[in-house]
Amino acid sequence: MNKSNSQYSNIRNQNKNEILEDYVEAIQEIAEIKGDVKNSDLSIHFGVSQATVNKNLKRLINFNLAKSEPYRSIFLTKEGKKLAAISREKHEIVYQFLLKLGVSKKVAQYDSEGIEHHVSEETLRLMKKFNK
Amino acid sequence: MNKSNSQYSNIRNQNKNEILEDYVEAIQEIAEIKGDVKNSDLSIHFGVSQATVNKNLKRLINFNLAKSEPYRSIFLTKEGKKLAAISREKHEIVYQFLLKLGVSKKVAQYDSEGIEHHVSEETLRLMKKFNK
DNA sequence: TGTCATTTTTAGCCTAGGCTAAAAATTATA
DNA sequence: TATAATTTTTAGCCTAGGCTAAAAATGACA
Ligand SMILES: [Mn+2]
Ligand SMILES: [Mn+2]
Ligand SMILES: [Mn+2]
Ligand SMILES: [Mn+2]
Repeated sequence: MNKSNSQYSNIRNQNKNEILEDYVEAIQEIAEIKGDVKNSDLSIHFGVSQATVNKNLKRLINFNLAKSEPYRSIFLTKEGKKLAAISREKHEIVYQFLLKLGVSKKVAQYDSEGIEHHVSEETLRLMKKFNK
Repeated sequence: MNKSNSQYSNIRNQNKNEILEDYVEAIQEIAEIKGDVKNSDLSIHFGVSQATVNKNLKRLINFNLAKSEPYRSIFLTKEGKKLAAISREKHEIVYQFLLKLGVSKKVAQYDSEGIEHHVSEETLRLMKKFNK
């Protein structure tokens, strides 16, 4: 995949994983709340067109994170569920950390949505520790 | 739609600003160290091809952040210098914050490179306070 | 000064993530 | 059960950020 040893290339790569993580997290959440997940749910959730959701979904399916028969509901694969759990956990740790730091709920929600994709295991562990 | 109020669209937008911030920061740094800045310096710095640097530079010029006559050195505009200063300051606060948290130097360097683009003013202020 | 090496630019290709408009399929309802 | 409304998919477009290969300009130096 990424053969460059520059840290910058890795950051740009994180930006590509970002959308995958956000999607599996959203699919899991919506599945829990509404039972099933449709294209239109994701379109509303992310504030993008249904055509865009459809295209991104194809990427998720390609990465074996989700599956969906044409015109039917969307499901996570085992792999997708695993990534969803990891992403949610990570998101939650960062969110709680920001609150602990003193950041307002609204801003913590906003910032954690971006920061979550850029914290390494080491940083995450220290945030978790700080939260206790 | 296009003027979506979804936080996700804003995060994707932050990813687009990211490259602008990293470029002006790098141009400023290299200018201070070596006196002038060439395409090849940035190519090495970011680990991308010179063609890619050239293209990104066009975007910077378009945004009135940098200027450069063909085949000559690269300079920041007043606006570019301003963004460079802000970016560097932000980067430094996040970096020092991670160190203070207990993150190793290497990982702090790496994580701050990504996180810097996703911290709001409020969070930044609290990190700064934590650093003291 | 003329030639060669290096650097920069251009051209053309790719993937990802957006959009709109229209076609196709599904779902609701008269 | 037809028909209408809704949803999903497809097609085609755009920008951004990558790449390689080749052309053009600059710089070194014999
Ligand atoms: Mn998340
Ligand atoms: Mn996110
Ligand atoms: Mn930076
Ligand atoms: Mn950065």
